[in-house]
Amino acid sequence: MPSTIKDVSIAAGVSIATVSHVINQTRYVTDDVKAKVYAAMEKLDYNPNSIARSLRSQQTKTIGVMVPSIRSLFYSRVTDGIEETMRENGYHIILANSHDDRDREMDALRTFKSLRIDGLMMCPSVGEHTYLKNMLPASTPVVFIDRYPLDYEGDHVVIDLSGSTYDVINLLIKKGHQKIGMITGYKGLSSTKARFEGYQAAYQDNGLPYDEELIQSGAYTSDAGYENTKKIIENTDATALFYADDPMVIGSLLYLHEKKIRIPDQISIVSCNDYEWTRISNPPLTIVKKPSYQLGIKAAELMLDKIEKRVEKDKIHKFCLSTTIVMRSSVKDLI
Amino acid sequence: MPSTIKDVSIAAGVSIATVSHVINQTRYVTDDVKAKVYAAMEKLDYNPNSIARSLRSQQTKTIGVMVPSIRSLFYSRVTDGIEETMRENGYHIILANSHDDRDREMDALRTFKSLRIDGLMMCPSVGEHTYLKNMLPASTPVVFIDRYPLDYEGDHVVIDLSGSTYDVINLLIKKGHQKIGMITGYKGLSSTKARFEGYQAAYQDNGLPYDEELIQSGAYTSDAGYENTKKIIENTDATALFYADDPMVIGSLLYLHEKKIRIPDQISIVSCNDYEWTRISNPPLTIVKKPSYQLGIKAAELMLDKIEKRVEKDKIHKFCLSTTIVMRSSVKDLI
DNA sequence: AATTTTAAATTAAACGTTTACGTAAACGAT
DNA sequence: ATCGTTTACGTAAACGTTTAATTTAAAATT
Repeated sequence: MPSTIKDVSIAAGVSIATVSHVINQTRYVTDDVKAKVYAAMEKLDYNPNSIARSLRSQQTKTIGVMVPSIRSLFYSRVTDGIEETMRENGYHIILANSHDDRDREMDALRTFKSLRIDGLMMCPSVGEHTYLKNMLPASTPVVFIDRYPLDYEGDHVVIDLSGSTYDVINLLIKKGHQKIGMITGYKGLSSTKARFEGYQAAYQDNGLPYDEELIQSGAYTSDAGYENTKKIIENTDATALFYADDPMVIGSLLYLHEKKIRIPDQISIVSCNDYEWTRISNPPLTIVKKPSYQLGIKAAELMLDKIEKRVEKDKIHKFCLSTTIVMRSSVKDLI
Repeated sequence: MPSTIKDVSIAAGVSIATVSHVINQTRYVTDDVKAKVYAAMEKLDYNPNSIARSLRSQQTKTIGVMVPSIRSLFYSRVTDGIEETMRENGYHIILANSHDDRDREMDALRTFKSLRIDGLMMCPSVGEHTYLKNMLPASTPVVFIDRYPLDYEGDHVVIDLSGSTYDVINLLIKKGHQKIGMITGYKGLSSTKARFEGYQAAYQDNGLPYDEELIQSGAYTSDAGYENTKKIIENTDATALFYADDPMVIGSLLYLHEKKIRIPDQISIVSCNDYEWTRISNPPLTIVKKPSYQLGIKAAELMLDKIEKRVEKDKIHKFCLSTTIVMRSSVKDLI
């Protein structure tokens, strides 16, 4: 059995309160008493019981982190950034995967509630999220990451997908592409919506019409990438493709390779994220680099600010991180 | 403020004990009392405080999971398997990254200890791990994942790296390769050791000598992959390369592309894991598929068995999951 | 010398559960 | 009628902390 604060107090010949104050530096204690306490702690290999501490102090130093899937390259980096920042600040994280499923999501939320998390960082799935209002105590800060609910105003830090999509589409148009396919994620997500907006704005600003069939939404899987590429290729005369996430690219490339469609000769490709493999794929991919790790850090910092009340309570805090385009050989200049 | 069991007991007009027993189904309660309790719980939106529960029951339903880095494709899948299995069984996981650094590792362990985790699942870094004996209560089960400490007998579930390396090297030898480079991870890891053994056994069984310089150890990064490939190419006349992990492959391919060394014409390549991108890389890679997700599940199951004492206490439980080779176009037949 | 102020440590009451123990009522058997 | 037994529930003591309220001792003031 691990030793308790009581054991330490007896060994040091002082009261429990004094030991607690020494540990937490929460009131003045003379140096020799301090020394005795430290010696006793050392001797007994004392390690504070954070469960008891949490029960009493009503804070758990725990942050609930919910992402669609931890095995995603993007979200694992976001999580890495969160974990790192939280750890440095004395918090730890409880991980849950929603798998973009509302039931799973609510399930995890119930667990989080039961665990009395000090803060929730979540990437919401499709659908209503007003239930969050009643789910957690009003005092529990919430930060949405990468996506935010469309029916619920809340603090969030996301990637500037509207802007980056605009930039990519605009770039492709300037290079002479007129029919640009986009394979994006689920409809009903803030991220997908932003991509639509960027896409449309770019077409509009260039005075070009676009075909509805050029945009395909669906799961973040290589299968969906394969199928959606097939649809676009079969139904349109797209000369370029832009993707929301990397599994889609992989499926898409599998289709294109299968059909012996040459990149970038017959079709140009732009992907998302800067995962290393895009440098050695066939061909190396032009990408828009999303600051995933930085998103995690920024969101964690916002969360810490909210917990420590360093931030206005009645304001909605929104952060939108910008991307950079990395040119490689998967895009052809048509002019 | 969330409502407590006391609120429920008052609302239902019964004692706290009865409410607790209803919740936990730990003793017979008449149906109408049960109904009153459920009604009160519903009305008050009662959600048990797991902190209080943990303090009293001395179990936290929490598993500490430590991996080198959650952003690794391999470990994120392992973690996914663990999370899934644990969640299904009412446990949740606390995540920590060791970054293959002993200080970070011990730091995380201290946090875990403080959190009174019910079990530890860790992938140990290089170096002594006897300190684990004193770190956690003797009753806390430990399962090592993917690697195990070389100085400490403990339950573990790992991948059969010795066997898979043997198979790959043997296969390459049968295809006429005599000088096979291997780029592996840190020396002093059980995994690296296993790979050495498999490599040597394959050479020995085929009656071939091998060059020390063919095997390069180092970090699991693309930089290390680049550098180690350079070393092997410059110092040996290797006709094939085998890698421990995918970041290394990427660095290696960058080097080979840079030097315009054609794959598989001039050099054959075999990588690890079945990450989707290996299907669309240039060229598509022959790989040995490691069951990462399954490793997570198996390890979690072992942990649950240990927690529930469904497993012999004084026996060391070792599981070694086997791999499969997926042939693609990065290997050339020299015969 | 008596009183007030200050400093340093102690006491004890929470925090929200679980659970060993206790009890009251109902029932059968003698 | 009395006495165990059983059934169904209640009481209260933990679990290991934090912290408000209090005490004690020493120092400063009158």
